[in-house]
Amino acid sequence: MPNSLTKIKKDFTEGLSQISRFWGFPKGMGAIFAVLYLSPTPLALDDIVQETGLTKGAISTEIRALARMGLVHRSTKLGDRKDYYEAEADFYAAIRSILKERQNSEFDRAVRSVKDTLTTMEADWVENEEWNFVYERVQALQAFFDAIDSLTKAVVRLEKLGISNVTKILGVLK
Amino acid sequence: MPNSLTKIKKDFTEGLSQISRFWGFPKGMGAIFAVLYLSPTPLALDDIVQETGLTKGAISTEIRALARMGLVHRSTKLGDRKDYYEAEADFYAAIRSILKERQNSEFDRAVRSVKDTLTTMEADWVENEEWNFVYERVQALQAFFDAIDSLTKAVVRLEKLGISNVTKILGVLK
DNA sequence: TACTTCGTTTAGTAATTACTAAACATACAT
DNA sequence: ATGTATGTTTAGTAATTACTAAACGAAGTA
Repeated sequence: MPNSLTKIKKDFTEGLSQISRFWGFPKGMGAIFAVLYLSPTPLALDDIVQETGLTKGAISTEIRALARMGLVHRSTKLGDRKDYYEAEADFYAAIRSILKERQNSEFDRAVRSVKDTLTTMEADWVENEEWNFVYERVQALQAFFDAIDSLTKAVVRLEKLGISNVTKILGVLK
Repeated sequence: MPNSLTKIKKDFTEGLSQISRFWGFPKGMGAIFAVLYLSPTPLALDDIVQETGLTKGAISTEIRALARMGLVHRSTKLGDRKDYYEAEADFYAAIRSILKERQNSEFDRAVRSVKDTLTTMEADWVENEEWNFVYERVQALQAFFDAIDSLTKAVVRLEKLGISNVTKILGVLK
């Protein structure tokens, strides 16, 4: 007896849910994405309710987050008031999109606060051993963040971060 | 009046706490790391209790997680039963260490489940349009994960992932 | 041996986060 | 206008996670 498609979809969806949770997103988000990703046609909100067992409300808010990250796209059909959603199937595009999104996030705010610490210290400089030590450490962290930042910006700027670029990077690292 | 070091440390610690939370770790974890990172000398558990306001218990468990990730190192002094901790100051080393750790994690288990889906489908093959579609999509995701996996493995293998390597990568991406 | 000094574990609580159910808003159709 | 089919917001609940307090254990010391 062959495994039914529904079973396969369910397993896959569960897997993506766990991955989602692992990265700190709600597991429902992974599930929603999975359902869309495996659907040949765009789905309406109520279809997703059906497939995931979540409520409209939950899906409404979480799918907006997904859209903001560029992981799903919303579309409409003429003469049909429903919104339809489909998954972004190009994961490299998705990565770039997520990174772009992150640039205006809480994370960035926190990173900026490190920079602020630094300038504060420079303004009211005190010459002693501990001060120096702390300053150097904060500075090192700042430099690290800057490097990461350049990297993400470079990735975002690429029109196409595909497998070929990954291969290129692998070449450099070797 | 110059900003006191204690104030600066507190701000910095708060910043790292937020960053920690952003990445899905407890904020206490960021705080612990921050305190260690700004300390010129290794600190004992009770010192960290002092500086963070957390309890021994919390710190005990969270610092073990940090150690597992290679973000802090535990050491002892002869004739002193206390454990001392210090922060890993080389963030590139820390990244490699974290990636290494992740390879045996929940994440990997979930990723493997995608692979399993694939082999299940191959075993009980059904020839129809939807089946084909689903198979292709799952396969694409798998390929993506493989690429990511190669990348992280390459990074882990480097003895030294320093700023120079980051620069090299930036060059390739340009 | 009993007494200290440390780290760990555990059981319970506080805080946070994900989700539901239902009210609400909007826009179209009659 | 009134009704109907949609998506959104909101107020409350369930589930999860981070943490505390206190018991415990281990290992040294008197």
